[in-house]
Amino acid sequence: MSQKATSFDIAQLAGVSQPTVSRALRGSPTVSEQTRMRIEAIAQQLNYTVDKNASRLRTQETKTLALLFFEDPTPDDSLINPFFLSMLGSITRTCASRGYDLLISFQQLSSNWHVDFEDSRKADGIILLGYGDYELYHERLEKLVEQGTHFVRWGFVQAGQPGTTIGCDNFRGGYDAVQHLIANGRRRIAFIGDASSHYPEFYDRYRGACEAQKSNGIRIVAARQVDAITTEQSGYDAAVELIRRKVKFDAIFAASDLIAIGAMRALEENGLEIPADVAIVGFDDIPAASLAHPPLSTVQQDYRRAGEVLVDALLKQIRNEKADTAALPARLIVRKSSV
Amino acid sequence: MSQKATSFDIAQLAGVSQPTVSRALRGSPTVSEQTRMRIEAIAQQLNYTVDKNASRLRTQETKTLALLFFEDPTPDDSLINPFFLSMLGSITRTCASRGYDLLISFQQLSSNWHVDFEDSRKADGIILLGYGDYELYHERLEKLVEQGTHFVRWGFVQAGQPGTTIGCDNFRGGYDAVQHLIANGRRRIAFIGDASSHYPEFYDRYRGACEAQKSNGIRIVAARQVDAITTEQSGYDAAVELIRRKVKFDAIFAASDLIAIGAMRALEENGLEIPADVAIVGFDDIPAASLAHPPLSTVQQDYRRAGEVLVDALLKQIRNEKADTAALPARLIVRKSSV
DNA sequence: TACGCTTGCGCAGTCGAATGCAAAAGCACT
DNA sequence: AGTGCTTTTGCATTCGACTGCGCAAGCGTA
Repeated sequence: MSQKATSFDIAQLAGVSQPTVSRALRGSPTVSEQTRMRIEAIAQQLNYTVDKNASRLRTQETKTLALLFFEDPTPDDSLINPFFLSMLGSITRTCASRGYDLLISFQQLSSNWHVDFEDSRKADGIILLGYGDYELYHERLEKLVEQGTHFVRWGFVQAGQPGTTIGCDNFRGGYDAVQHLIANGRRRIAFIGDASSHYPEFYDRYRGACEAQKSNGIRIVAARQVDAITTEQSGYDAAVELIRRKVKFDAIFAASDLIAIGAMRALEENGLEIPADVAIVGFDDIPAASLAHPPLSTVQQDYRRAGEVLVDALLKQIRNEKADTAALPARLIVRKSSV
Repeated sequence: MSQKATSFDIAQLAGVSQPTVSRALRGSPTVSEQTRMRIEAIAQQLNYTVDKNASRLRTQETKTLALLFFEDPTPDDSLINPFFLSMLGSITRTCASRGYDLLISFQQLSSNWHVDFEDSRKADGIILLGYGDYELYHERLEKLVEQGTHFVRWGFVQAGQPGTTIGCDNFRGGYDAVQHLIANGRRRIAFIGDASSHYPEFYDRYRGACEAQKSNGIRIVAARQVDAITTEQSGYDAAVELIRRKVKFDAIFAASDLIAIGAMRALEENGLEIPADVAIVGFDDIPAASLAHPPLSTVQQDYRRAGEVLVDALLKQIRNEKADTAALPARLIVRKSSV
């Protein structure tokens, strides 16, 4: 094929005008069945495909969404949170089934992504994914809203956020996890994960955990909470710290599975048995959770549903309908690490 | 902002013509420094960004690559091979650093992806990723070559392939893994993973494994090889089968980490200790490998480098330079499961 | 035969940026 | 003042598909 076929070529061969070709191929009812068939046959024979750039220029629609990952602490590519990778799969599939293409990009919080996609008409809307210091880009979100950019965000759900946010019910997840530990006889429950509002998702999980304890008449002991970011190493370090403090604990609720897995390693190295000495529950249900030793109980975020909801909320916005912020339910998965 | 600014708006404000604006913003030397500065200031003030679709239509260049995943056995989105997810990260980053956007898409082998991206000018080239039944799409690859589509493939490397393929040195990886087992005193080495040519990568690993045994004077016992596809369950099943056969073995070389992890679970359930009774080595070095219990020795594929090489090879093709098929070295990572 | 109505199609112009070519402006030198 | 050269700018056109509007042909009805 020396040269890509255009609608003009087809028009000429079919003995009609170029606009008729365009209409025929997009199924306009103003073209007779007969002509359409003729045109379609020729198009197929020439291996014709619509030039998307011309089409997009004219229609001002790209039928493409952009997915932006924000990475928090390290620029090391080994550390993409597995949970987000799972979401990626779901988002990709949903896009495909809705007839949209997906552009993906990893962003540093510093770069000016807010300009780069919808403004330049590479995409009709943007999906923002990533844990991270919310404050840092709060301002950017407001700018996006102001500019009328279509976007949805995965993250913690709270009233008064700019734009549409989809998240999971972190509070309830934390509550359920700890309730489960209590139901299994644990009373001294440690929490590993940032309890400040720096990581709002973690904070909600922590609040849920506290609430469960309170409603069971258990007093919260500050020393049983250790900060950690969502890496295995950080979880390990935090558990070591917990042990060093010599505060008694018979269970750990970790703010993420990666943290939990790191903590398990620390426990083991210190001769503590799971779940006999210490029960442990994580959060996310990443693939490695069920492979851990013992298999890790966790709170499952339904990434499959999440991807669908995100994409559909964004498409709603693009159609200029109102898309609501929503929290998806989280589900406790009990495995051997906690019973 | 009610309406997106165009180069005409800027031209008017700057008192120049539209083409001058276009030239100025792309740094053409034919525009005087003075005018350029004036234009740039106005552009910035209007939040102007180039309309990519117009630009692409005119230049016939998209500055975008498409990444197509092929999924082999199941359409279940939980089963994206973690190794490919790692590669995804690397590819994304490399694209970004080369100034290209990345479109991603999951494909069924049946769909007519060979038309959908470069032909419709959504992308300048295509990256194909995925294990899978090679025969099924061999024909398609030839068609791509014939049509002059720019593409690179990740997979097994062999002379006479259509197009450019980047892969890892599976044979050498298999060889090294088994050599390591032998060096640690193992003589009865089982292989789990397809040993037919259905999965060419696995087959190469198997051939490497056999070669290592032969060169140490160890006879290959057919009963010590069990087929498996690359899922944890399949690895589990295969190990159960191996045990059922009552053939003696003191080591397992698994064709992938997922298989290895499944096998470890089976060994454990049957009271076999790792590595005391059975040493085990996997392939890929997925994140879960180091989290396994005990940590899994494996052959690491350098996904980071792989992503770069893939992208750069593709860009070479796009520049109409010749891009060579290449095999990247694999590296043995020794952890506790084998020593 | 004349009128109106529907159906099918073409004309001409549009989307926004990029580019070959020519013209204008600036300068130097005779 | 006239010639030749370089630098800077504008004109006209192009990329390929989409669309508002109008025209012509076909049909039925009076």
